[in-house]
Amino acid sequence: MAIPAPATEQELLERVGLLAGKTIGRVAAELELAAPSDQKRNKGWTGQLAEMYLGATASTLSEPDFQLIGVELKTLPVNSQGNPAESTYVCTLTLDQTTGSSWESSVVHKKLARVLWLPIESDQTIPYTHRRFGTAILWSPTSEQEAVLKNDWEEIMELVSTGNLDKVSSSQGRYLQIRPKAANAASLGKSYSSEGIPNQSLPRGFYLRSTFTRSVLSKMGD
Amino acid sequence: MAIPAPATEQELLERVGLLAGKTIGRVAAELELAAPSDQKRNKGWTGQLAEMYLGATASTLSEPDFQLIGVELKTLPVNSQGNPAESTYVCTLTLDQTTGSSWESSVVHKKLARVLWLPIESDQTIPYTHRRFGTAILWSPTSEQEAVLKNDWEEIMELVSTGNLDKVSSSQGRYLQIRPKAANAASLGKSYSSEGIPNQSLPRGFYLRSTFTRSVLSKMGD
DNA sequence: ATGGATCCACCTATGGATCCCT
DNA sequence: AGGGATCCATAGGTGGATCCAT
Repeated sequence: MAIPAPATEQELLERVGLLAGKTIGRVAAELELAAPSDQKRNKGWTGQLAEMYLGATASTLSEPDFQLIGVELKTLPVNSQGNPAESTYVCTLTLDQTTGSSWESSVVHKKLARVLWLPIESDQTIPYTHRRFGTAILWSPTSEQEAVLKNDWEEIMELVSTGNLDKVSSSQGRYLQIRPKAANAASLGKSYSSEGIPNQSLPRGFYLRSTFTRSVLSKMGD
Repeated sequence: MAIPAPATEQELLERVGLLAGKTIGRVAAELELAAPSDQKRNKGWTGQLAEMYLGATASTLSEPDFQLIGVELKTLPVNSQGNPAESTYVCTLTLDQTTGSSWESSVVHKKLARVLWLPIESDQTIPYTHRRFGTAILWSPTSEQEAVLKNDWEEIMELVSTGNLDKVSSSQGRYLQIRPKAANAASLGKSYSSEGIPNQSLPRGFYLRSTFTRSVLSKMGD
């Protein structure tokens, strides 16, 4: 089951077109994989299934999923109205080496520069393996979107780089927010106090609000 | 099988005294563990068995095995003449944050400040589970030993901190040497070039030469 | 006997995200 | 429906050291 990495965006789009309308169970069968019956203990399974089907190469790296062509894959769970049901995880909030960083050099910027959004039904009334993939969208932020993302990122990182992690709220940011990203609320990762003293705190990640991803999807209807 | 951590050196010595003369198989049976038949695929098993028997608490940490009393446990494989058969691993050679470090603040210094040396037969003609523990020695370096260790450490770290890791030879050092510490020769860890550029190289560790540990053991006969 | 090469267990960090309470 | 909490798989690092060719 060695699916080659797509060499061009066109190849990727052709491949992802084969997913549209297929159920998770069907795709799993094509790859000779056993799908779990639900997501409670397998939250990342859909994303990894899609990665395999599309020939993603960087599953373990801090790099775009499709390294050759610089494209990041994001599955987007949508409700019965076709709207995003959840926020979208982007990457981990790094708490060391934050000084001197800029939006342009940030991981968030790199990951969001070119994204293949792949809708997947997530209505709880549909059994997991019966849920269908939708039509994917290859996207880059408009200049307006990028301006807001940059502003959100800078407001968050201003607090983080001065050691005021505790002051960063999940309510902050129009498109981008910070939320916990950990095994549980007791998890601890490396961080620094406002005095620069190393300490530990709950690991967090950058997430895109569902109101934002909704606007990305609906743009197709314009 | 929860063996309490020793609260004093005296408690530790009493407990380790119970090991003297016992075979690995016997000790494993006391702990209700199944001993492997050899060490080829279980190189660290003896050390971990001893840790469990003695109530060590820091198996996963960069700290002395017996945190309460600041004692490090080292099993010492000895040949049929009672002499150390192998060099002794001390700790990993850290390749970042090397500037500004001193012998006094080093991990090597801390780990060797107080060591419980536990001899174990390693003659290949004795089946693994039949090998016996010997009489342990609770040791601290003499001022002469510490002076040589410090000198060895400083010569090594002078090269490392200037990015000349490649110039560090295993032949260097009277008591302390640098040798590979990795899954295999292809392993890569973080390091820095002499210009301070991050790169990767084979992970290495500090080891005590067997000529040195031999002198530690024979001191008991003086 | 030396020094380059290697082996396992266990723990943690990261990438994939959704769960679920209020 | 927002945000705090959580879940799995897998890779990689660390601590325990010995193997083995020359």
